[in-house]
Amino acid sequence: MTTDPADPSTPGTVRPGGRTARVRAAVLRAAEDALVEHGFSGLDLGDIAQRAEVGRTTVYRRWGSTTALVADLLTDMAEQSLPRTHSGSLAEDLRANARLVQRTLADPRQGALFRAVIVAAHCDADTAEALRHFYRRRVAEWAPCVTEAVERGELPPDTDAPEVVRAVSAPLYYRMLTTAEPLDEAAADRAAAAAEAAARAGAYRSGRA
Amino acid sequence: MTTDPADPSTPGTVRPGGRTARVRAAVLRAAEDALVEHGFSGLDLGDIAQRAEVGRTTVYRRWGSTTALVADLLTDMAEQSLPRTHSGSLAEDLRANARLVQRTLADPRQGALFRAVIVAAHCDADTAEALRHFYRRRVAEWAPCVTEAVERGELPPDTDAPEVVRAVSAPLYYRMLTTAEPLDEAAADRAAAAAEAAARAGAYRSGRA
DNA sequence: CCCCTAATGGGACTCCCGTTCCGTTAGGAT
DNA sequence: ATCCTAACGGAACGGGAGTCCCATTAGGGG
Repeated sequence: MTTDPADPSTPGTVRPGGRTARVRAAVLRAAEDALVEHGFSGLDLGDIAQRAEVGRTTVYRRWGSTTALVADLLTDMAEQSLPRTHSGSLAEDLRANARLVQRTLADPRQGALFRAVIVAAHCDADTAEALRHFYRRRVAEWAPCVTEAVERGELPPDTDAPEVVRAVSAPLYYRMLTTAEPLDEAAADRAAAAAEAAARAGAYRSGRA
Repeated sequence: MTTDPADPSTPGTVRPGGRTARVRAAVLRAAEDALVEHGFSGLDLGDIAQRAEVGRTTVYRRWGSTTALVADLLTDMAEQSLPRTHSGSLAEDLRANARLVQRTLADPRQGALFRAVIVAAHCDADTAEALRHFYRRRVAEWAPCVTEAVERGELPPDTDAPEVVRAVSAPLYYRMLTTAEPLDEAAADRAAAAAEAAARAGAYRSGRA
């Protein structure tokens, strides 16, 4: 126990400089590629080190486990936020959101990445929290289109905006899990329409029950 | 315990007699316990063999991989079907379904088992198909309460009954994945109410789009 | 009741993941 | 420009998961 490499208790001695940042970026990109190709269960830290042209020891020391690496990747992904649409119509905005989710999940690369990340989140508590943080960001980005609809009088005043946004994604994720049918635009449009109809009927009023 | 003497689900059972069936039942029960305790990623076939009081070699030979074992477990689970309610009211039936799903996912044992099984399905194509078969069974059990509502004139004639049933479960599974909030009865009731409202509005008409 | 063989079980072997040790490199502060 | 040390990288080590071999057990047909 001579030198503790990853000790957070010594704040002044952190060195987040050029090389460290470069290594992190290379490893995260390599991890993304590996997740897409082999899924989370087939993740091999040695393979990732080779792809990133970095020593195996470095990967094991800095992240320690596959779940911790994915958690870090999720933190990185959460910071890249996509701007939402502003069509001025609730139906249009929800449909745009649904199609964005559908296109993401149906895309070979993005879809595989999300499935792998979901698996990782199911395997570790910290990774699960990182995934929840990612979704909080995404939901917060789209929630305003619901609150604006409330202000226009299209929806009940006490509508739970984040819940409506989640209601758009939910059937798409569930469909991916339970059926082999492809996630097409029709499915996306139906998800958006169902969420809108339920919201108009007051199913998402935050008065709870 | 179900000692099925003529079980077609086990591959290569030329001799499906007493011992073989006994071993299968013991291993599946042990696998269930192990999945609940350690999750899919922590699954160890050697540990399962010990729990089942069976040789390691037997488990490796008959199932070969953790995903194949989970697929067999899912086949077994699909055969135990729970009867649905018959309240005569669409709202009541959907709410009963939502609460059944909610109670299952919120239960420490059942919930952990489902999460583990979902992970396994994400890791292997055959296991995914076994999981889809399981959900087809569950959905088919509850779909009649929607078709009966259609016949009573409560819903549009071309309503896609299985889609309505899936719409009840979807938000509960999505909530489990993306938030840390507990799955309570309020969430179940809201899921049922939203699905019903969307169905009444014609969002699940099979006319497609 | 007896025999044949499918199925099981123990133990040794192999391979690879993760760890540890220690020398080398490169930030960044002075 | 120089030094200090955090961070990196190669190499050897240990342990455990999965495989192989062969002796043993027990269905179930005759």
